[in-house]
Amino acid sequence: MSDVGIKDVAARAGVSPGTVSNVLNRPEKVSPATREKVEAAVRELGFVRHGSASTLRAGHSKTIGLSVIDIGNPFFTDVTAGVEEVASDLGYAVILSNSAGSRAKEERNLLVLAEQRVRGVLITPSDEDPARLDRLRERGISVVLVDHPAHRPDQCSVAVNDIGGGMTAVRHLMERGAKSIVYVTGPLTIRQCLDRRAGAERAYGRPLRVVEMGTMNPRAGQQAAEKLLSEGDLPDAVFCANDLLALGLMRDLTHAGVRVPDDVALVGYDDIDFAAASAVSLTSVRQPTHQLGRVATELLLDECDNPATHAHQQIMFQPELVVRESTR
Amino acid sequence: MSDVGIKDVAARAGVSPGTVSNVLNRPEKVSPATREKVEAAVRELGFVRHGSASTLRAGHSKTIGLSVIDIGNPFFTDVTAGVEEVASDLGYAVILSNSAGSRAKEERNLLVLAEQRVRGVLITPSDEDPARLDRLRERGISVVLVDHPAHRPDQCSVAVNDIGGGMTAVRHLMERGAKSIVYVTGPLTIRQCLDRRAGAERAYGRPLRVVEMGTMNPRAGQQAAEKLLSEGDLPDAVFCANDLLALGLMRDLTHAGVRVPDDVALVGYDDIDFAAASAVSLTSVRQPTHQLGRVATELLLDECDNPATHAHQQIMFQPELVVRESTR
DNA sequence: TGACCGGATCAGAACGTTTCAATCCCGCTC
DNA sequence: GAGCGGGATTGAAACGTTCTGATCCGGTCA
Repeated sequence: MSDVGIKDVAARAGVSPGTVSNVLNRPEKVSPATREKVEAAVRELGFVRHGSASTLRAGHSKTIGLSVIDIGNPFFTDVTAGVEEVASDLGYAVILSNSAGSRAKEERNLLVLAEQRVRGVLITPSDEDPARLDRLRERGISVVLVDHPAHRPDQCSVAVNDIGGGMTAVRHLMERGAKSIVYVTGPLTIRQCLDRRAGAERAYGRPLRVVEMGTMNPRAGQQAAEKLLSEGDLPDAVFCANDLLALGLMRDLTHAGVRVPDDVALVGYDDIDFAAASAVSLTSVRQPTHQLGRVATELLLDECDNPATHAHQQIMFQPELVVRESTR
Repeated sequence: MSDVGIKDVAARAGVSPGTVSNVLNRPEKVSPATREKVEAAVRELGFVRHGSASTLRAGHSKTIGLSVIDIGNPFFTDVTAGVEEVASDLGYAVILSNSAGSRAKEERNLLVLAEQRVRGVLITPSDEDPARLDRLRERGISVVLVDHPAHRPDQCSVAVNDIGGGMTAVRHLMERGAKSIVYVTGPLTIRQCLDRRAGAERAYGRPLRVVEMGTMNPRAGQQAAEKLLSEGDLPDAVFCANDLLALGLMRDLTHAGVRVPDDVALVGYDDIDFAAASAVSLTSVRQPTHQLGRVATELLLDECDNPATHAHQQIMFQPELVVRESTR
C-alpha cells in the first residue's frame, strides 16, 4: 500500500509539509539546498503525489475528458492519438469515453467526467442540442467541439470542411470529364455525409443521384455496386462518402468487369492507410485528423490555463485531395 | 461554477451530510421518505458528487488506466472499445495512455496513473521487465496484462495464441498444397511477429524463408513484394504477419502479373475490415480483439472489487482462420 | 412505568494536499 | 547594536467527501 504522504517526506527531509508542496509545485520558491533534500526524500520514499487530494484542495484536476462517437472509427482513432500526445506532454491524463452514437450513453459519460472534475472536455457531440454542453460550462468545465463547428462565438471548435471536401472531389471528377456522377453515402442523418453531398452538388451545379446505405463499410459499398449494376444505367464517376464504401464498391465493380477508372472513375474520403494500396489505388480526400486532435487539445488547455488571455476560436481545417489511379 | 456540495443538498433536504452520503452510496440504509427528499434536493440543485473528495476519503477511485503500445493500431482500437464498454457499464472511467513503444513514455504515463490513484491498470507492456508493474502492485494497484501472457501465477493476463495462429495459417497453406512458403513480417523484436513465426515453422516442420520489414503497413508489403520479385525465386505461398503487409504485397504481386492465389497463395493476420473487400479477398487469421478488452476489464474489476474471492487467471484466446479467395 | 431494542439519523473527525498569513533568520544600514 | 527588509520556511485552515460511534425516537416487553 502506498501510504507515504507529503508529511512523511517532510519528516524525512526535516522540513514542513508546506515546503514539500512548494518543491512539488513551485520549485523556484525554495532554496536549492532544501529543494535537493526534499527531492532526495521523495526519491528514497518513492513518494507519489495523491492526485485527488491535490485536486480537492487546488480546485482543479490534471485531467481532460474526450468523448467520441465511435472509438472504432479510424478517424477518431487518429484524433485520439493526437489528443493523447499533447495532453500527455503537458502532464494531463485523458479520460476516454465512447458515446457509440447513443445520446443516453453520452449523457452518462459526461456525468462521469463531471464527477471526475475534469479540467475540460473535448467532444464530438452526438447531436445538435447544446444544452448539455452549456451545463458543463456552467460548472466551469471548458468545452471544445471536435469535428463539429461551433455555432456560438464563445466556444472553441475544430472541424474539417466537409463541404469543401465534397466540392474538391466532384470538381476533380468533372475536370477529368465526368458527366454523370453518383454520390454513394452512409446515412444522411450524419452531418458529414450531408455536408459532403452539399459540397458535391455545389460543384456539380445540380442535384446528384444519391445511393444511401445504412452503414459505411466495405460490405455496404459492395451492395451499392450491385445496386448500380442492377439498375443498368452506370455513371461515369462515383464519389463515396468514405473509403471503405469506395473500396467495397470498387471491388464489386471490378469483379463485374467494369474498369476503374476507364469506365467509372472513383473518389473516396478519409484517405485511409489502405487507399494507396488497393488493386487500383484510390483517389481520396485526406483530412488532417491527427492535427485535429492536437489543435483541439491545445485550444482546450489554453482555455483552461490562460482563461484571461484565451481567445475562442472556431478552426476549420481544409481537406486535401490525393489523386491516385482510380481517377487517372 | 459548480459549488453545490453535499452539505448544500443536506441543508436543502433538511438532513445531515452523512445522510446524503448514505443516499448516494447505500440507499438501502435510509428510509424511503428521506431518500426521496434527498434525491429531490439533488435534482433541484444539480448536485454532482466531487469524485476527488470521495476518492480521497474512501481511499479508492472509480477509474482504471489503460496503457497501450499504439493507439493507432486497429488491434488496440478494438481492444480499447471493449475495455471502455465494460468499464463505462460499471461506472468506471478509463484513463487512456499511449506508450507509443517508448519505455520512457510508458513510465511517465504509469506515474500519471499512479497519481490519479487508478483502481487498476490494463497494460500491454512495452517490454518484458516486470519491475515497474510490481511497483504498481505494491501500491495496491491491480494490474492485468493485455495481449501478453503473464509469467507469474499471481497475475492476471489475457492474450491471443500467436503461435497457434501461425500454425493454423501455415497448416492451411500446406493442406492447399504449398511447398515453399515465405513469412513476411514486421520487426522480429515484436513478440507477436516472433510467435507467429514460431508457430508457422512448427507447422512447416523446418525454418521458413523470412522477409523482415521495418514497419507493418501496406507500403512495407509492397516493398516485400518487390524484394520477392527481384530475387526471382517466387514461393507458392506467403504468410504475412498482418493484413496491411499482405494487402500491399498482394497489390504489387498482382500488378507484376502474378496471380493470387493461382501462382502465390496468401494469408494475412488480424482480419481487418478490408480483408474481405480487397480485389482478391484475403484469407486471414482473426483475433477476438473486442473480447480481449472486455474480458481483461472484467478480470481487473473483479480483482479490484472482490479481492478476497478473486482467482488470478491467465487467459489465452484462440484465433480463428477465415478462408477467402486468396487461398482458394 | 421504565428499561431496552433496533433502525434511522447525526456530528465530527478523518483523508492528503494547497494556500496564506505569520514567523523566522540573515545580512545590511545607520 | 538596534532596526529594517526580504527571502525562506512554517503551521494551521480549508477543500468535499466518507466513516464511525453516538444519539434519537418509537415501539415492545416485563
